[in-house]
Amino acid sequence: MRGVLHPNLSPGDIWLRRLSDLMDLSDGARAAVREAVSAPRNYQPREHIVRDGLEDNAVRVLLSGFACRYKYLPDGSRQITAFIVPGEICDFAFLSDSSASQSVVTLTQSSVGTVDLDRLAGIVEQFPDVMTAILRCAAIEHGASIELLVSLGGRNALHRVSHLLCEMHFRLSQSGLVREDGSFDLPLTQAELGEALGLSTVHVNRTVQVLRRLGLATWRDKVVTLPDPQGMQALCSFDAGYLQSR
Amino acid sequence: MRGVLHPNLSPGDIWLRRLSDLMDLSDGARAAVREAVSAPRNYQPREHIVRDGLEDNAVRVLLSGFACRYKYLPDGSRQITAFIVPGEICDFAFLSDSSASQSVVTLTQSSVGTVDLDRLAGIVEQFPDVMTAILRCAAIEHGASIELLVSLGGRNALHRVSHLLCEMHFRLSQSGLVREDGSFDLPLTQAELGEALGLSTVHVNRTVQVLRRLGLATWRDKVVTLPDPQGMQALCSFDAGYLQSR
DNA sequence: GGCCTTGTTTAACCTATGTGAATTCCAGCC
DNA sequence: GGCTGGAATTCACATAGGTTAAACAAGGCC
Repeated sequence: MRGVLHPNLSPGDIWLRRLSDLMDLSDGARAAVREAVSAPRNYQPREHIVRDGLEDNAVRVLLSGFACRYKYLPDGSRQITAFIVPGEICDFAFLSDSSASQSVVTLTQSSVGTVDLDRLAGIVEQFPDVMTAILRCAAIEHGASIELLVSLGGRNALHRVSHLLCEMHFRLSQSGLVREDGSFDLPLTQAELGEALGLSTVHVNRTVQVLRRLGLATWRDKVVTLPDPQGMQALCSFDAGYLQSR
Repeated sequence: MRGVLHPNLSPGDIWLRRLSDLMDLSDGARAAVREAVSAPRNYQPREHIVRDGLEDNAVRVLLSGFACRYKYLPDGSRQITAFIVPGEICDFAFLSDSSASQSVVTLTQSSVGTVDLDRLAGIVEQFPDVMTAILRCAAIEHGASIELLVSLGGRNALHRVSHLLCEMHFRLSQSGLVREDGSFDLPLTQAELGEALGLSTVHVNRTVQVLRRLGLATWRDKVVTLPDPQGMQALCSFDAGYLQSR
Protein backbone atom coordinates (compact mmCIF):
# COMPACT_ATOMS: atom_id res chain seq x y z
CA MET A 1 0.00 0.00 0.00
CA ARG A 2 2.93 2.25 0.56
CA GLY A 3 2.64 5.32 -1.56
CA VAL A 4 -0.72 4.37 -2.98
CA LEU A 5 -3.01 6.34 -0.75
CA HIS A 6 -0.77 9.39 -0.60
CA PRO A 7 1.41 9.14 -3.62
CA ASN A 8 2.66 12.68 -3.14
CA LEU A 9 2.85 12.97 0.61
CA SER A 10 5.96 12.23 2.56
CA PRO A 11 6.92 13.14 6.12
CA GLY A 12 9.77 15.21 4.71
CA ASP A 13 7.46 17.49 2.78
CA ILE A 14 7.09 20.08 5.48
CA TRP A 15 10.83 20.42 5.88
CA LEU A 16 11.25 20.52 2.15
CA ARG A 17 8.75 23.31 1.99
CA ARG A 18 10.70 25.26 4.56
CA LEU A 19 14.03 24.77 2.84
CA SER A 20 12.60 25.62 -0.57
CA ASP A 21 11.23 28.85 0.81
CA LEU A 22 14.74 29.84 1.80
CA MET A 23 16.59 28.67 -1.29
CA ASP A 24 15.67 27.58 -4.78
CA LEU A 25 16.39 23.88 -4.92
CA SER A 26 16.79 21.69 -7.97
CA ASP A 27 14.44 18.76 -8.49
CA GLY A 28 17.25 16.42 -7.55
CA ALA A 29 17.93 18.25 -4.33
CA ARG A 30 14.25 18.32 -3.50
CA ALA A 31 13.89 14.60 -3.99
CA ALA A 32 16.99 13.89 -1.93
CA VAL A 33 15.77 16.04 0.94
CA ARG A 34 12.30 14.61 1.11
CA GLU A 35 13.52 11.05 0.97
CA ALA A 36 16.14 11.64 3.63
CA VAL A 37 13.60 12.31 6.36
CA SER A 38 12.86 9.19 8.34
CA ALA A 39 9.47 7.92 9.36
CA PRO A 40 8.21 10.22 12.10
CA ARG A 41 8.49 9.33 15.73
CA ASN A 42 5.73 10.53 18.01
CA TYR A 43 6.25 12.35 21.29
CA GLN A 44 3.93 13.03 24.17
CA PRO A 45 3.61 16.55 25.58
CA ARG A 46 6.62 17.48 27.77
CA GLU A 47 8.75 14.73 26.41
CA HIS A 48 12.36 15.56 25.63
CA ILE A 49 13.54 15.47 22.04
CA VAL A 50 17.07 16.59 22.85
CA ARG A 51 18.54 16.56 26.33
CA ASP A 52 21.47 18.83 27.17
CA GLY A 53 22.50 19.09 23.57
CA LEU A 54 23.46 15.43 23.49
CA GLU A 55 23.08 14.07 20.03
CA ASP A 56 23.12 10.86 18.17
CA ASN A 57 24.25 11.79 14.73
CA ALA A 58 20.98 12.94 13.33
CA VAL A 59 19.22 16.16 12.51
CA ARG A 60 15.77 16.35 14.04
CA VAL A 61 12.96 18.17 12.31
CA LEU A 62 9.67 18.92 13.97
CA LEU A 63 6.97 17.67 11.61
CA SER A 64 3.91 18.48 13.68
CA GLY A 65 3.19 19.85 17.12
CA PHE A 66 4.95 22.47 19.16
CA ALA A 67 8.22 22.41 21.06
CA CYS A 68 10.67 24.72 22.76
CA ARG A 69 14.36 25.01 23.46
CA TYR A 70 15.39 26.04 26.96
CA LYS A 71 18.10 26.33 29.56
CA TYR A 72 17.80 25.95 33.29
CA LEU A 73 18.82 28.70 35.67
CA PRO A 74 20.65 27.87 38.87
CA ASP A 75 17.50 28.49 40.92
CA GLY A 76 15.70 25.77 39.01
CA SER A 77 13.60 28.07 36.89
CA ARG A 78 13.65 27.63 33.17
CA GLN A 79 14.42 30.16 30.47
CA ILE A 80 12.81 29.24 27.18
CA THR A 81 15.07 30.48 24.41
CA ALA A 82 12.99 29.56 21.38
CA PHE A 83 9.71 28.09 20.30
CA ILE A 84 9.86 25.51 17.54
CA VAL A 85 7.06 25.11 15.02
CA PRO A 86 6.50 22.45 12.36
CA GLY A 87 9.06 22.43 9.59
CA GLU A 88 11.85 23.72 11.82
CA ILE A 89 15.03 22.02 12.95
CA CYS A 90 14.99 21.24 16.65
CA ASP A 91 18.65 21.83 17.38
CA PHE A 92 21.50 23.22 15.34
CA ALA A 93 24.30 21.70 17.38
CA PHE A 94 25.03 19.30 14.54
CA LEU A 95 26.46 22.16 12.50
CA SER A 96 29.53 22.34 14.70
CA ASP A 97 29.19 19.65 17.36
CA SER A 98 29.03 22.59 19.69
CA SER A 99 28.83 22.27 23.43
CA ALA A 100 26.22 24.91 24.15
CA SER A 101 23.96 22.55 25.97
CA GLN A 102 20.36 23.38 25.47
CA SER A 103 17.49 20.96 25.70
CA VAL A 104 14.46 20.63 23.50
CA VAL A 105 11.15 19.49 24.87
CA THR A 106 7.73 19.17 23.31
CA LEU A 107 4.88 21.37 24.47
CA THR A 108 2.17 19.32 22.74
CA GLN A 109 1.92 15.93 21.16
CA SER A 110 4.38 16.09 18.30
CA SER A 111 6.04 14.10 15.59
CA VAL A 112 9.68 14.37 14.70
CA GLY A 113 11.56 13.20 11.64
CA THR A 114 15.27 12.54 11.66
CA VAL A 115 17.88 12.84 8.98
CA ASP A 116 21.00 10.81 9.37
CA LEU A 117 24.04 13.06 9.51
CA ASP A 118 26.13 10.98 7.14
CA ARG A 119 23.32 10.87 4.69
CA LEU A 120 22.90 14.63 4.96
CA ALA A 121 26.61 15.07 4.34
CA GLY A 122 26.22 13.12 1.12
CA ILE A 123 23.27 15.21 0.02
CA VAL A 124 25.05 18.44 0.80
CA GLU A 125 28.07 17.34 -1.16
CA GLN A 126 25.96 16.60 -4.19
CA PHE A 127 23.65 19.61 -3.75
CA PRO A 128 25.48 22.45 -2.01
CA ASP A 129 22.34 24.56 -2.18
CA VAL A 130 20.90 22.38 0.54
CA MET A 131 23.71 23.49 2.82
CA THR A 132 22.95 27.08 1.96
CA ALA A 133 19.32 26.55 2.86
CA ILE A 134 20.25 24.96 6.18
CA LEU A 135 22.63 27.80 7.00
CA ARG A 136 19.81 30.20 6.31
CA CYS A 137 17.62 28.29 8.74
CA ALA A 138 20.36 28.63 11.31
CA ALA A 139 20.73 32.34 10.62
CA ILE A 140 17.01 32.93 11.01
CA GLU A 141 17.00 30.95 14.20
CA HIS A 142 19.85 33.11 15.44
CA GLY A 143 18.02 36.24 14.35
CA ALA A 144 15.03 35.14 16.37
CA SER A 145 17.18 34.62 19.47
CA ILE A 146 18.58 38.10 19.02
CA GLU A 147 15.11 39.54 18.70
CA LEU A 148 14.06 37.78 21.89
CA LEU A 149 17.19 39.11 23.57
CA VAL A 150 16.19 42.60 22.47
CA SER A 151 12.72 42.05 23.88
CA LEU A 152 14.07 40.95 27.22
CA GLY A 153 16.61 43.73 27.39
CA GLY A 154 14.61 46.63 26.12
CA ARG A 155 10.88 46.09 25.77
CA ASN A 156 8.21 46.28 28.43
CA ALA A 157 5.74 43.50 29.08
CA LEU A 158 3.12 44.72 26.63
CA HIS A 159 5.61 45.02 23.81
CA ARG A 160 7.21 41.66 24.61
CA VAL A 161 3.93 39.81 24.49
CA SER A 162 2.67 41.52 21.36
CA HIS A 163 5.99 41.10 19.59
CA LEU A 164 5.96 37.41 20.30
CA LEU A 165 2.39 37.06 19.10
CA CYS A 166 3.29 38.88 15.88
CA GLU A 167 6.27 36.58 15.42
CA MET A 168 4.23 33.44 15.94
CA HIS A 169 1.58 34.73 13.58
CA PHE A 170 4.20 35.27 10.92
CA ARG A 171 6.03 32.00 11.40
CA LEU A 172 2.91 29.89 11.52
CA SER A 173 1.57 31.55 8.41
CA GLN A 174 4.80 30.54 6.67
CA SER A 175 4.00 26.95 7.54
CA GLY A 176 0.39 27.38 6.40
CA LEU A 177 -0.94 27.12 9.94
CA VAL A 178 -2.90 30.36 10.11
CA ARG A 179 -6.59 30.12 9.24
CA GLU A 180 -8.54 32.32 6.85
CA ASP A 181 -9.89 34.45 9.66
CA GLY A 182 -6.40 35.17 10.95
CA SER A 183 -6.63 32.84 13.93
CA PHE A 184 -4.03 30.24 14.78
CA ASP A 185 -3.36 27.59 17.38
CA LEU A 186 -0.95 28.63 20.08
CA PRO A 187 -0.82 25.63 22.39
CA LEU A 188 1.14 27.35 25.16
CA THR A 189 0.14 28.09 28.71
CA GLN A 190 0.56 31.62 29.94
CA ALA A 191 3.18 30.27 32.30
CA GLU A 192 5.22 29.01 29.36
CA LEU A 193 4.91 32.33 27.61
CA GLY A 194 6.26 33.89 30.76
CA GLU A 195 9.23 31.54 30.82
CA ALA A 196 10.19 32.78 27.39
CA LEU A 197 9.54 36.45 28.01
CA GLY A 198 11.00 36.74 31.47
CA LEU A 199 7.63 37.59 33.00
CA SER A 200 5.65 36.04 35.81
CA THR A 201 2.50 34.15 34.93
CA VAL A 202 0.42 36.74 36.68
CA HIS A 203 1.89 39.53 34.66
CA VAL A 204 1.51 37.67 31.38
CA ASN A 205 -2.14 37.36 32.26
CA ARG A 206 -2.50 41.06 33.04
CA THR A 207 -0.80 41.88 29.77
CA VAL A 208 -2.92 39.58 27.65
CA GLN A 209 -5.96 41.24 29.13
CA VAL A 210 -4.69 44.64 28.14
CA LEU A 211 -4.34 43.39 24.57
CA ARG A 212 -7.89 42.07 24.72
CA ARG A 213 -9.20 45.39 25.96
CA LEU A 214 -7.31 47.17 23.20
CA GLY A 215 -9.07 44.92 20.71
CA LEU A 216 -5.72 43.74 19.35
CA ALA A 217 -5.70 40.10 20.38
CA THR A 218 -7.85 37.37 21.79
CA TRP A 219 -6.49 34.15 23.21
CA ARG A 220 -8.92 31.51 24.35
CA ASP A 221 -8.70 27.75 24.35
CA LYS A 222 -5.22 27.81 22.84
CA VAL A 223 -6.44 29.80 19.85
CA VAL A 224 -5.07 33.27 19.18
CA THR A 225 -6.77 35.77 16.91
CA LEU A 226 -5.31 39.08 15.88
CA PRO A 227 -8.26 41.10 14.60
CA ASP A 228 -6.02 43.98 13.60
CA PRO A 229 -2.60 42.64 12.63
CA GLN A 230 -1.46 46.05 11.40
CA GLY A 231 -2.31 47.68 14.68
CA MET A 232 -0.63 44.87 16.55
CA GLN A 233 2.55 45.23 14.54
CA ALA A 234 2.49 48.97 14.97
CA LEU A 235 2.12 48.63 18.72
CA CYS A 236 5.39 46.76 19.08
CA SER A 237 7.18 47.93 15.91
CA PHE A 238 7.26 44.40 14.59
CA ASP A 239 9.26 43.93 11.42
CA ALA A 240 9.47 40.40 10.05
CA GLY A 241 12.75 41.07 8.25
CA TYR A 242 14.68 38.92 10.67
CA LEU A 243 12.56 35.89 9.85
CA GLN A 244 13.08 35.97 6.11
CA SER A 245 15.80 35.21 3.72
CA ARG A 246 16.95 38.29 1.87
CA MET B 1 62.12 45.86 5.12
CA ARG B 2 58.91 43.91 4.95
CA GLY B 3 59.15 40.82 7.02
CA VAL B 4 62.60 41.62 8.30
CA LEU B 5 61.79 43.18 11.63
CA HIS B 6 58.94 40.79 12.40
CA PRO B 7 59.58 37.77 10.30
CA ASN B 8 56.97 35.77 12.19
CA LEU B 9 54.31 38.35 12.88
CA SER B 10 51.36 38.90 10.65
CA PRO B 11 48.06 40.68 11.25
CA GLY B 12 46.29 37.40 10.74
CA ASP B 13 48.05 35.72 13.64
CA ILE B 14 45.46 36.56 16.23
CA TRP B 15 42.68 35.13 14.12
CA LEU B 16 44.76 32.10 13.35
CA ARG B 17 45.30 31.58 17.04
CA ARG B 18 41.60 31.70 17.63
CA LEU B 19 40.77 29.27 14.85
CA SER B 20 43.52 26.88 15.89
CA ASP B 21 42.14 26.83 19.41
CA LEU B 22 38.85 25.60 18.04
CA MET B 23 40.15 23.10 15.49
CA ASP B 24 43.45 21.44 14.74
CA LEU B 25 44.62 22.94 11.49
CA SER B 26 47.24 21.61 9.13
CA ASP B 27 50.29 23.71 8.36
CA GLY B 28 48.89 24.44 4.94
CA ALA B 29 45.61 25.62 6.37
CA ARG B 30 47.41 27.75 8.93
CA ALA B 31 49.52 29.44 6.29
CA ALA B 32 46.51 30.05 4.08
CA VAL B 33 44.54 31.61 6.92
CA ARG B 34 47.23 33.93 8.11
CA GLU B 35 48.05 35.13 4.64
CA ALA B 36 44.41 35.73 3.80
CA VAL B 37 43.99 38.50 6.35
CA SER B 38 44.48 41.90 4.80
CA ALA B 39 46.54 44.75 6.19
CA PRO B 40 44.60 46.13 9.16
CA ARG B 41 42.45 49.19 8.87
CA ASN B 42 42.25 51.45 11.90
CA TYR B 43 39.05 52.76 13.43
CA GLN B 44 38.39 55.54 15.89
CA PRO B 45 36.21 54.92 18.93
CA ARG B 46 32.50 54.81 18.03
CA GLU B 47 33.16 54.33 14.38
CA HIS B 48 31.00 51.79 12.56
CA ILE B 49 32.60 48.66 11.18
CA VAL B 50 29.35 47.21 9.86
CA ARG B 51 26.19 49.23 9.43
CA ASP B 52 22.82 47.47 9.37
CA GLY B 53 24.38 44.22 8.34
CA LEU B 54 25.34 45.62 4.98
CA GLU B 55 28.39 43.90 3.68
CA ASP B 56 30.90 44.12 0.94
CA ASN B 57 31.99 40.58 0.38
CA ALA B 58 34.51 40.30 3.14
CA VAL B 59 34.82 38.77 6.56
CA ARG B 60 35.95 41.28 9.16
CA VAL B 61 38.10 40.22 12.06
CA LEU B 62 38.81 42.45 15.00
CA LEU B 63 42.59 42.45 15.45
CA SER B 64 42.87 44.87 18.35
CA GLY B 65 40.55 47.05 20.38
CA PHE B 66 37.02 46.49 21.51
CA ALA B 67 33.72 46.59 19.65
CA CYS B 68 30.09 45.64 20.06
CA ARG B 69 27.15 44.49 18.00
CA TYR B 70 23.80 46.15 18.63
CA LYS B 71 20.29 46.81 17.51
CA TYR B 72 18.22 49.92 18.01
CA LEU B 73 14.89 49.84 19.77
CA PRO B 74 11.99 51.91 18.48
CA ASP B 75 12.42 54.42 21.30
CA GLY B 76 15.94 55.16 20.13
CA SER B 77 17.70 53.28 22.88
CA ARG B 78 20.26 50.70 21.93
CA GLN B 79 20.45 47.06 22.90
CA ILE B 80 23.98 45.74 22.74
CA THR B 81 23.80 42.08 21.77
CA ALA B 82 27.47 41.15 21.96
CA PHE B 83 30.87 42.48 22.81
CA ILE B 84 33.64 41.67 20.37
CA VAL B 85 37.22 41.15 21.48
CA PRO B 86 40.41 40.76 19.44
CA GLY B 87 40.55 37.61 17.34
CA GLU B 88 36.80 37.46 16.85
CA ILE B 89 34.76 37.86 13.71
CA CYS B 90 32.72 41.05 13.73
CA ASP B 91 29.67 39.74 11.92
CA PHE B 92 28.58 36.32 10.80
CA ALA B 93 26.10 37.47 8.18
CA PHE B 94 28.48 36.25 5.46
CA LEU B 95 27.67 32.65 6.38
CA SER B 96 24.21 32.90 4.88
CA ASP B 97 23.85 36.42 3.49
CA SER B 98 21.20 36.74 6.14
CA SER B 99 19.05 39.78 6.61
CA ALA B 100 19.15 40.07 10.38
CA SER B 101 20.42 43.60 10.36
CA GLN B 102 22.70 44.31 13.23
CA SER B 103 25.39 46.93 13.30
CA VAL B 104 28.90 46.72 14.67
CA VAL B 105 30.62 49.72 16.17
CA THR B 106 33.96 50.16 17.90
CA LEU B 107 34.10 51.08 21.55
CA THR B 108 37.80 51.97 21.49
CA GLN B 109 40.40 52.63 18.88
CA SER B 110 40.61 49.37 16.97
CA SER B 111 42.13 47.68 13.99
CA VAL B 112 40.25 45.34 11.70
CA GLY B 113 41.50 42.87 9.15
CA THR B 114 39.39 41.67 6.26
CA VAL B 115 39.35 38.40 4.38
CA ASP B 116 37.94 38.44 0.90
CA LEU B 117 34.97 36.10 0.66
CA ASP B 118 36.01 34.53 -2.62
CA ARG B 119 39.43 33.91 -1.25
CA LEU B 120 37.97 32.36 1.87
CA ALA B 121 35.80 30.11 -0.28
CA GLY B 122 38.96 28.88 -1.99
CA ILE B 123 40.68 28.21 1.31
CA VAL B 124 37.68 26.38 2.69
CA GLU B 125 37.48 24.23 -0.39
CA GLN B 126 41.09 23.21 -0.04
CA PHE B 127 41.02 22.96 3.77
CA PRO B 128 37.53 22.03 4.98
CA ASP B 129 38.75 22.15 8.57
CA VAL B 130 38.84 25.90 8.28
CA MET B 131 35.11 25.86 7.65
CA THR B 132 34.65 23.69 10.70
CA ALA B 133 36.60 26.16 12.77
CA ILE B 134 34.54 29.08 11.50
CA LEU B 135 31.31 27.24 12.20
CA ARG B 136 32.54 26.68 15.71
CA CYS B 137 33.19 30.39 16.07
CA ALA B 138 29.64 30.99 14.95
CA ALA B 139 28.28 28.41 17.38
CA ILE B 140 30.17 29.97 20.27
CA GLU B 141 28.96 33.38 19.29
CA HIS B 142 25.43 31.99 19.26
CA GLY B 143 25.99 30.35 22.60
CA ALA B 144 27.06 33.67 24.03
CA SER B 145 23.90 35.36 22.74
CA ILE B 146 21.84 32.65 24.37
CA GLU B 147 23.66 33.11 27.62
CA LEU B 148 23.02 36.85 27.48
CA LEU B 149 19.38 36.12 26.73
CA VAL B 150 19.27 33.90 29.80
CA SER B 151 20.81 36.70 31.84
CA LEU B 152 18.24 39.20 30.68
CA GLY B 153 15.35 36.83 31.15
CA GLY B 154 16.24 35.21 34.41
CA ARG B 155 19.08 36.79 36.37
CA ASN B 156 18.98 39.79 38.64
CA ALA B 157 21.30 42.74 38.26
CA LEU B 158 24.06 41.36 40.48
CA HIS B 159 24.16 38.06 38.65
CA ARG B 160 24.02 39.72 35.25
CA VAL B 161 26.97 41.95 35.95
CA SER B 162 29.08 39.27 37.55
CA HIS B 163 28.27 36.77 34.82
CA LEU B 164 29.37 39.22 32.19
CA LEU B 165 32.58 39.98 34.04
CA CYS B 166 33.32 36.26 34.31
CA GLU B 167 32.68 35.86 30.61
CA MET B 168 34.96 38.72 29.66
CA HIS B 169 37.64 37.39 31.96
CA PHE B 170 37.44 34.03 30.26
CA ARG B 171 37.32 35.31 26.70
CA LEU B 172 40.12 37.79 27.17
CA SER B 173 42.29 35.16 28.78
CA GLN B 174 41.77 33.04 25.68
CA SER B 175 43.23 35.87 23.64
CA GLY B 176 46.07 36.30 26.11
CA LEU B 177 44.78 39.65 27.32
CA VAL B 178 44.56 38.92 31.04
CA ARG B 179 47.61 39.94 33.08
CA GLU B 180 49.45 37.80 35.60
CA ASP B 181 47.64 39.38 38.51
CA GLY B 182 44.27 38.52 37.00
CA SER B 183 43.46 42.04 35.89
CA PHE B 184 42.33 42.94 32.40
CA ASP B 185 41.34 45.99 30.39
CA LEU B 186 37.61 46.46 30.04
CA PRO B 187 37.31 49.69 28.11
CA LEU B 188 33.56 50.08 28.56
CA THR B 189 31.60 52.75 30.32
CA GLN B 190 29.06 51.67 32.87
CA ALA B 191 26.42 53.06 30.54
CA GLU B 192 27.54 50.67 27.82
CA LEU B 193 27.46 47.75 30.22
CA GLY B 194 23.92 48.75 31.01
CA GLU B 195 22.97 48.78 27.34
CA ALA B 196 24.04 45.16 27.10
CA LEU B 197 22.53 44.00 30.38
CA GLY B 198 19.23 45.83 30.18
CA LEU B 199 20.05 47.94 33.25
CA SER B 200 20.16 51.67 33.82
CA THR B 201 23.53 53.31 34.30
CA VAL B 202 22.67 54.12 37.87
CA HIS B 203 21.85 50.55 38.66
CA VAL B 204 24.98 49.22 37.01
CA ASN B 205 26.88 51.55 39.27
CA ARG B 206 25.09 50.37 42.40
CA THR B 207 25.74 46.79 41.39
CA VAL B 208 29.43 47.28 40.72
CA GLN B 209 29.73 48.78 44.15
CA VAL B 210 28.14 45.75 45.71
CA LEU B 211 30.74 43.57 43.98
CA ARG B 212 33.46 45.85 45.30
CA ARG B 213 32.13 45.61 48.83
CA LEU B 214 31.94 41.85 48.50
CA GLY B 215 35.61 41.89 47.55
CA LEU B 216 34.83 40.09 44.31
CA ALA B 217 35.68 42.74 41.74
CA THR B 218 37.28 46.10 41.31
CA TRP B 219 36.85 48.24 38.26
CA ARG B 220 38.79 51.46 38.03
CA ASP B 221 40.19 53.34 35.08
CA LYS B 222 38.92 50.74 32.64
CA VAL B 223 40.78 47.98 34.43
CA VAL B 224 38.90 45.11 36.04
CA THR B 225 40.40 42.83 38.65
CA LEU B 226 38.75 39.73 40.01
CA PRO B 227 40.64 38.95 43.23
CA ASP B 228 38.64 35.78 43.77
CA PRO B 229 37.64 34.33 40.40
CA GLN B 230 36.26 31.18 42.01
CA GLY B 231 34.02 33.14 44.30
CA MET B 232 32.91 35.30 41.42
CA GLN B 233 32.00 32.29 39.33
CA ALA B 234 30.21 30.70 42.22
CA LEU B 235 28.17 33.84 42.81
CA CYS B 236 26.63 33.71 39.35
CA SER B 237 27.04 30.01 38.58
CA PHE B 238 29.32 30.80 35.69
CA ASP B 239 30.26 27.82 33.55
CA ALA B 240 32.48 28.53 30.56
CA GLY B 241 31.26 25.48 28.66
CA TYR B 242 29.36 27.59 26.18
CA LEU B 243 32.53 29.43 25.17
CA GLN B 244 34.56 26.38 24.33
CA SER B 245 34.69 23.81 21.64
CA ARG B 246 33.86 20.38 22.94
C1' DG C 1 -22.97 13.89 39.76
C1' DG C 2 -18.90 14.80 42.42
C1' DC C 3 -13.87 15.30 42.34
C1' DC C 4 -9.27 15.95 40.76
C1' DT C 5 -6.04 18.54 37.96
C1' DT C 6 -4.47 22.03 35.22
C1' DG C 7 -4.85 26.62 33.73
C1' DT C 8 -6.71 31.33 34.19
C1' DT C 9 -8.04 35.23 36.74
C1' DT C 10 -8.26 38.46 40.68
C1' DA C 11 -6.51 40.84 44.68
C1' DA C 12 -3.21 42.86 48.09
C1' DC C 13 1.09 43.82 48.89
C1' DC C 14 6.18 44.17 48.03
C1' DT C 15 10.68 45.20 45.89
C1' DA C 16 14.08 45.50 42.37
C1' DT C 17 15.12 48.58 39.34
C1' DG C 18 14.18 52.98 36.72
C1' DT C 19 14.26 58.23 36.51
C1' DG C 20 15.87 62.81 37.00
C1' DA C 21 18.88 65.73 38.85
C1' DA C 22 22.86 66.98 41.58
C1' DT C 23 27.47 66.26 42.86
C1' DT C 24 32.07 64.61 42.60
C1' DC C 25 36.02 62.98 40.20
C1' DC C 26 39.58 63.29 36.93
C1' DA C 27 42.05 63.79 32.62
C1' DG C 28 43.14 66.81 29.26
C1' DC C 29 43.93 71.44 27.83
C1' DC C 30 44.59 76.48 27.45
C1' DG D 1 46.21 76.65 38.03
C1' DG D 2 41.64 77.16 36.55
C1' DC D 3 38.29 75.34 32.85
C1' DT D 4 35.81 71.81 30.49
C1' DG D 5 33.60 67.54 29.50
C1' DG D 6 32.86 62.89 30.12
C1' DA D 7 32.27 59.42 33.46
C1' DA D 8 31.20 57.81 38.13
C1' DT D 9 28.56 58.44 42.13
C1' DT D 10 24.81 59.84 45.25
C1' DC D 11 20.17 60.96 46.49
C1' DA D 12 15.12 61.16 46.48
C1' DC D 13 11.42 59.41 44.55
C1' DA D 14 8.46 56.67 41.16
C1' DT D 15 6.76 52.35 39.05
C1' DA D 16 6.70 48.13 36.44
C1' DG D 17 6.48 43.91 37.50
C1' DG D 18 7.10 40.04 41.19
C1' DT D 19 4.99 37.24 44.91
C1' DT D 20 1.66 34.83 47.42
C1' DA D 21 -2.54 33.17 47.86
C1' DA D 22 -7.10 32.50 46.88
C1' DA D 23 -11.00 32.03 43.70
C1' DC D 24 -12.75 30.39 39.52
C1' DA D 25 -13.36 27.59 35.17
C1' DA D 26 -13.30 23.50 32.58
C1' DG D 27 -12.06 18.97 31.13
C1' DG D 28 -11.30 14.18 32.40
C1' DC D 29 -12.52 10.37 35.30
C1' DC D 30 -14.66 7.23 38.70
